[in-house]
Amino acid sequence: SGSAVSDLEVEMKEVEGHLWHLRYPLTPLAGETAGEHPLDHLVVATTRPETMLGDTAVAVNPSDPRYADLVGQTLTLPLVGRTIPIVADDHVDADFGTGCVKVTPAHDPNDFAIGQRHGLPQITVMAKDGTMNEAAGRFAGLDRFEARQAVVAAMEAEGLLVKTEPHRHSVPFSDRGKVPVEPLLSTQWFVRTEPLAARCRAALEQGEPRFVPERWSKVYRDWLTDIRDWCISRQLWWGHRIPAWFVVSQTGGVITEATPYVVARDEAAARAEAEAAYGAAHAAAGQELVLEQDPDVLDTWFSSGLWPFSTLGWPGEPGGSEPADLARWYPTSVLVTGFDIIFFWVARMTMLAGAFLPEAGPPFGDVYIHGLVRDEHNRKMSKSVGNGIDPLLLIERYGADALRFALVREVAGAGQDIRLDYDRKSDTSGTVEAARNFANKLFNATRFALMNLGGETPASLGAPDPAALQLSDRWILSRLARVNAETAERYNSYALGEAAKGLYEFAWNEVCDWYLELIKRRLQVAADLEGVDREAALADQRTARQVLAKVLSELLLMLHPLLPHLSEELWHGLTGAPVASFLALQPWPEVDIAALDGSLEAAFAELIEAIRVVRNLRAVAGLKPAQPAPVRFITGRAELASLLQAASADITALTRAAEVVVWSPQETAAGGSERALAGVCGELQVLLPIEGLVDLDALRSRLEKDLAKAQKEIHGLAARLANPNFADKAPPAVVAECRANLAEAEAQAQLARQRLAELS
RNA sequence: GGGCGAUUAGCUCAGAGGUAGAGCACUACCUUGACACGGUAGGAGUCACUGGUUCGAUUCCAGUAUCGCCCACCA
Repeated sequence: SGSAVSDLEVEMKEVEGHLWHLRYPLTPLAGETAGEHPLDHLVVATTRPETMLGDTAVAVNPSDPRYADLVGQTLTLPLVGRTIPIVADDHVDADFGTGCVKVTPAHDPNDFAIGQRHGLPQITVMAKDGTMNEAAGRFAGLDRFEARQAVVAAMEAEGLLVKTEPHRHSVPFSDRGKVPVEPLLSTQWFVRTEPLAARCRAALEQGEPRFVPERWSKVYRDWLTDIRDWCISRQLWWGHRIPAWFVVSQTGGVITEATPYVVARDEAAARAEAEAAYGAAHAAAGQELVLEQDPDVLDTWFSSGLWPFSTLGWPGEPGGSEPADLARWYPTSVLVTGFDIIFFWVARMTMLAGAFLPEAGPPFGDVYIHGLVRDEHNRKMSKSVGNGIDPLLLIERYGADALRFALVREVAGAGQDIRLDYDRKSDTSGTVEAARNFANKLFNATRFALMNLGGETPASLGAPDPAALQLSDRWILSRLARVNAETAERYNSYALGEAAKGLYEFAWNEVCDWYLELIKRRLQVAADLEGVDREAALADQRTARQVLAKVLSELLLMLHPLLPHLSEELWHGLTGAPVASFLALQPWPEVDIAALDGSLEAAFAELIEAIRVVRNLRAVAGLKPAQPAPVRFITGRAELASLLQAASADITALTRAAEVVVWSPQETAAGGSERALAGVCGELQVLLPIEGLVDLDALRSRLEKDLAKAQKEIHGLAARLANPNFADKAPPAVVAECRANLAEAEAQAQLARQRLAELS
């Protein structure tokens, strides 16, 4: 690549390489001849033999007794002939290999550090294009990997190759170039990071920014701790050019290490600054002052790290006040991003923002870290691997809202990654398809409303009269208020998946499955009704319309962040709002606290359960769906009885009941025995007296299932209650609930046994 | 070498200290005036393993195993 790269852009890969053991002869001491000393050489091991051409020392551990007397002596570097010292350095592990390490300060970070400690020269033997340079002597011009083979061959020819071992080790690869990178000395621009990082760490101590999920703050903090200086220059031709101008006329027209420079906003300012500093000297020498801008560009993450200012304006513009957007919007409330760029982007933004606006705190209050979409092999999707999904294919098949909803719905688990069930062969996804089906469901529910609102809108219908509300109205309004409160809380806490699931279930399982079904008969006012009956029916129709309009319009509002296009469209249809007004700009609907009614919701759940039992009995008995059958409920609980009584019209509509009768156990006994389908649900018995049409075996197995379930429950609850510790230590409410459940299960078991006995 | 996730139905995944949930797939029935991209009913799980805390653990804690990710200068 010919450019500097960041450590973050380097990927360590395990590769099968070799460890070459090379012999470096000791330089004979004065008065000795070669071979006279008992130890006339050292053996070093290396994975990159070509770098030996740049060796300037061999290091041993200072406490290694084998080499203690050799420290300070010298070796003759084979192939090159250079005399290099033997130095003692703690970095060397005496137990690895021979305990001797060749030191190449110009081509290895560790060796660089050793070189610094021992004042070793740095000999660069490789060029930026990966070939060996003139310092490599007879190997100059060879590619680095050719040079590796050539050096090994030359050492072997000289009898200095001791052995070659296979060796698995980590090699740094360039993310961009996909080839091993070479550590190389070069002059670059750096940002001193510690003062910036220290400010960020201090802010984090104060909880700024707040990471969601919280665990990512540790990743952020760790990276900002013991941070290295940041190399920000790149030798690429794209990017922001570094605003530094060299006064090349000071150094013979070329840029050297000694060339002075000025840093400024633009060339004119740079020239003014350079004139002030060097103009007089140039004039005295009769020279023209020549500037040359540094050809390097900034690291892309440096540029990206300036995002808050790129978007909102720059603080401290000369002669200007602070930009209006910056004053209004900085810091922003939330940054939404993936964990893979916490270092690259998030930390860079907080560091740079701290440099330019130290008083204002981090550039965003919250950092919401979402999961990544992974492919079917659990790999992160990336451009370079080429395992991404083209969202347009899924959008074309299922719609943009469906894709969005599916992804949001899957991110419930606190930033957990998403493995999308995407089938590459057919470009299909069950998850996205389910979201599409949901969108379709909403579309059809709204269509149903439009067909039944009589041309009115939520606004023209107004709020329903509380006194006119029916049971199902009060139920759905209570549910609406509760779902509203829950959803608001979920959005606020970034529990987006939970919000999506909650709305999905409310819309489908409650609004569509129950409420819409329950009001169908109320929305249709029979044509033959007259007088007060007609008046009452029309009033009730209006109530149903009012509730339906309110529920649906608020549902669309709550769903809007998740299904923006569809909800906007349906809302316009439902409300008749002009094209220029947007659902997106509507305030969040107020929670109707007065509508909340927990006991009503619980009672309604019992009603739903009763209806399910009836439907189940009908299915078990093999009744045709259209065939009416009488329904008898038997319960000793007065409130349940009155609920069922009050809802008998609803039950009739939803179960194809020929008639609905609610009896107490006494009334039942008085009525004598009747052949019937029977089911039990808690303390409720459900009878379908339809002699002759009964599949007795199916009914029996259904009752046996009920009995088994009740018995299992009795077993568990009784065992728990039998434990004396439970009664003593568990909260009284839990114990009471347990007793109640046991009583109910026993009642259920009893009823089931009784019915089974009657069957035989 | 450190750190972090995950392990729940055939598949993809939620969940919560008090008797296990969704979507898809599966079974049966149903073209009912919103919706077959649908409805009704149903089948399906030793919640990875081992200990601990607790009256009670699938849920909390510790360890183990497997999978995955991040960080780290051992030639």
